[in-house]
Amino acid sequence: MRNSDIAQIFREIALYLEMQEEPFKPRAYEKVAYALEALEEPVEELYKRGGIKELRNIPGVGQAIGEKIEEIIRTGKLKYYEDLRKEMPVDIHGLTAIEGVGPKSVKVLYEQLGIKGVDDLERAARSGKIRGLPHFGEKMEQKILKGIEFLKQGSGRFPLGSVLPLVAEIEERLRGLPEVEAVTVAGSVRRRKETIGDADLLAISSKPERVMDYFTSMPEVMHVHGKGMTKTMVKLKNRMDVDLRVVPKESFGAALSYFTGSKDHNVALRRIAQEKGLKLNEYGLFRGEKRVAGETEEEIYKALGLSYIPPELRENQGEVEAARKGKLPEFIAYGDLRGDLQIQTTWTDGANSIEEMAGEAKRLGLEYIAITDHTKSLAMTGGSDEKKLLRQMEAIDKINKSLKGITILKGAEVNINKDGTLDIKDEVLGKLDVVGIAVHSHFNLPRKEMTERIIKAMHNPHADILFHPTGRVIQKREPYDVDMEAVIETAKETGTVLEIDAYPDRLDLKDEHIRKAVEAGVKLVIDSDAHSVNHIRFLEFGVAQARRGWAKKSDVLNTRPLKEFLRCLKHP
DNA sequence: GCCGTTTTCGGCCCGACTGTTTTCAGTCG
Repeated sequence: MRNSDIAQIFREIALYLEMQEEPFKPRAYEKVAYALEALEEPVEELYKRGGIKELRNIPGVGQAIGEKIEEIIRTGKLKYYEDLRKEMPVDIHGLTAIEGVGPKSVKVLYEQLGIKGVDDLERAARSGKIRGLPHFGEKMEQKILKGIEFLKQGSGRFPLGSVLPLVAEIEERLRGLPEVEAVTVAGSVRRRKETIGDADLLAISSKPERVMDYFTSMPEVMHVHGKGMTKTMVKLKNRMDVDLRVVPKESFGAALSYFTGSKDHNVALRRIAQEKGLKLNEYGLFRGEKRVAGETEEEIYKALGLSYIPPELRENQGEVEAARKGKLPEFIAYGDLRGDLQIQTTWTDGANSIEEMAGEAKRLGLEYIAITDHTKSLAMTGGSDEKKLLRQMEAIDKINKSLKGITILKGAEVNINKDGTLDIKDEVLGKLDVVGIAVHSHFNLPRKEMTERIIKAMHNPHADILFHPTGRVIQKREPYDVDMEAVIETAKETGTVLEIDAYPDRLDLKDEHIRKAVEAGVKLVIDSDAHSVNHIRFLEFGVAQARRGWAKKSDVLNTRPLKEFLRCLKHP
């Protein structure tokens, strides 16, 4: 059983317990579900290694839940869960996924109407049976039908890259209103999470009703979930929910902190406030009735005895403890990059020429780029063989002579064959400035074989950078099954650089792998993987990802001047 | 059900909005 399956069981238990009005257990189960999903290693392996004792190292797992995990691993079932289900055989996960429907509603719906699943509910709502129930009315009935409809259209999460431009545009328009004194984006967009559930905007205004009126009447808005003086929630035509809050100026920092989250980070901050006899909410940090901080985030962190924590880190992954000890390092900053080491051109599947890509990179302030077109076994892109690569090298030499202000490096995105060899001969690889290697085929090899394949390729003395190391495409393709701990170890051992591919669909390495690589002392680069001139600006998503992975400027090689960068590669 | 730099027992984050109500429960973030 996979970690996510076990997590799902605990999540449903939490819902059942909430239904029974158990006060604290639901959160305990939810917390464990979340922890299991975040776990890199199969929980089954942990258990095999050290039994319940090992399981208890997972945050939130104590004796009782440890035993439940054991039972699931050993028998594939959990009696406690089955009993809950017997008592109330409903699709609690599906039903509570409908907006406005929570565990308490599920209970009433089941007991009064025998509703077990979403289909039952839809039928009952359509035939007007819901409105007679206690605490339900006609509006609730409509809301449920609407919620089911939204669910069927499958809104879900959105890649950051597809959300950020739209949110920035709305932010800009709000800023242009005369009634708006200040506006900023908060939430997971501000934290630069790789996918976004909904967007949060924050504004200061003395005429909130005017601002809210404008917000709900924007052309992108398809539905208004709720509208008040301080909080308004809408759904856009692209199905994304956007919330706007209007807050008083003296509370802006507190509100920004609160609505930036993450939820877990906020909980950790409030605990610290509590310890100090303070209360933290979205209006400020209070001692009794007296506000001791609130206008800026900086003063709140300071009053809590913490150094400032950048939004990208606020996931309660140790940043609060580090800030308390003053041990947060200086992270890589937006604008620190001087080069881009993965760029495709019209020589293979890119849309623009070498000159055009170089021109755009220069305009964006880069000092060097590597041209890394695909190689021959990726036939559909017209990948280069040795001969074509040599021709391209000559072409680049020529362009470099005529081009001022930026240097073009000769590179390639070399395929890793199924057996871990590369599809370009070593003698030609030796002539390139930068060799990127990547998996583009046989994605479904067993873990052991895939890991050995990649490790073997990394041992090639010409292989400088491992491109998009896990191969995932967000919401489209799972990462291939590879032991990243072993890859990171091999990177350290062989001096192979790991890439953070900044293309918004990839963001590969992901944050937790970046953090592990940094801790292991492995060097990184951030590349756009640009296939057209418009893609080079994706580098900023890579920097965001690097910050989320706690990377410092010194960990990322393409923050360095060209000569120094080249010296850090395997074959300088 | 978990957890411990005041604690192995007694805490566990806090507030807005809606709908259905006459003072609040449920849901959400």
